[in-house]
Amino acid sequence: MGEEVRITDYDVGGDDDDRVLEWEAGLPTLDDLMPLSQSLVPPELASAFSVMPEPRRSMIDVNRASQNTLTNLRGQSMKQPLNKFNGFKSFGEDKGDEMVMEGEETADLTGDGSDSRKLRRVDSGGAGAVGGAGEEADSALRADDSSTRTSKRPRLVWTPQLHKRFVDVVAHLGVKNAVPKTIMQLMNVEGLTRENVASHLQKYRLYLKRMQGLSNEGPSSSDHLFASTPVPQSLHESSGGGNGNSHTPVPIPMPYPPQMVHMPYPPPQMVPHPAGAGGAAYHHGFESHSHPYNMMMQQRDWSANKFASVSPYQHRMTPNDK
DNA sequence: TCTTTAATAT
DNA sequence: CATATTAAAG
Repeated sequence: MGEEVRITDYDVGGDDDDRVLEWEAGLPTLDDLMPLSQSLVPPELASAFSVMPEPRRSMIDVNRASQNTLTNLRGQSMKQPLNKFNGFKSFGEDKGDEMVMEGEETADLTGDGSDSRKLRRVDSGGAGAVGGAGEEADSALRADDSSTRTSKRPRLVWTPQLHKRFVDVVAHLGVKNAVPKTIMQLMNVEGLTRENVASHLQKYRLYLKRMQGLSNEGPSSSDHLFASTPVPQSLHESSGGGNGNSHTPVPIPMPYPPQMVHMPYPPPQMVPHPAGAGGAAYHHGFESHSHPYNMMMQQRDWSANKFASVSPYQHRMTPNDK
């Protein structure tokens, strides 16, 4: 940890990319970002897991990756759906994806394949009909292969990143308007269902209640995820607006006015951690080597995101959105 | 085997 | 949509 990398020298959003500008509004400042050249896995930790630390990433690599990112970004931004938020579901395919994480985690170190980004979520209908760009047939996710249809989704894992997003949305919505459906929509995480959110919301509310009761006193011991989350003081009135809306129960704050309040949740994807990629992170089923270091890896926000390697499932169009 | 956490049922 | 219950993961 030492050197810093400036990636600001690219004239992003120079002219046409409105979305890029919107993203920036929601993105952390440069100071919050971990330098891309910095290794994600500390050597000590790596050795503890008997994994070889990441090869080496020079500034050149980082810069090149950044260029690629921007290039892909521009390439993608040809179409502008009405809904800017959902529009990002089409991030499935990048051509020359050669992002920061060059093929290295593919290296199966311990042989058991504990990590590496084979995380992914199964889709009830998309039986391997995805991008097709060399995807391994990963069928271990289904508890029961009975049928492609009527398959239950794998258990969702609420990674810190996911939870962060959840909390942010809830906070910005205000506890009043924070209902599962709205939350799900605003989070805009591919593959996340309303039930997922509802269940988590329930737990979250329980947590809040507990915290209220015992205003001081640290969190129990299981609230690791919830702890240290900037929960709204208690209630945030409908942030919908500052506009003249004096009531707005909660119908549909999603007319997505020209400009969002202050949280244009940009890209629907999580961090490069082996627990969540693209959309929601599901338990892989086997070898649950879930790293207890999830928390450590937790970068602030989705800052360390790459714009690539989103879930290949772009063909997810249901009236419910999702 | 017990606890935590997400899924499902009411 | 909220809560209670059941099931799974850790």
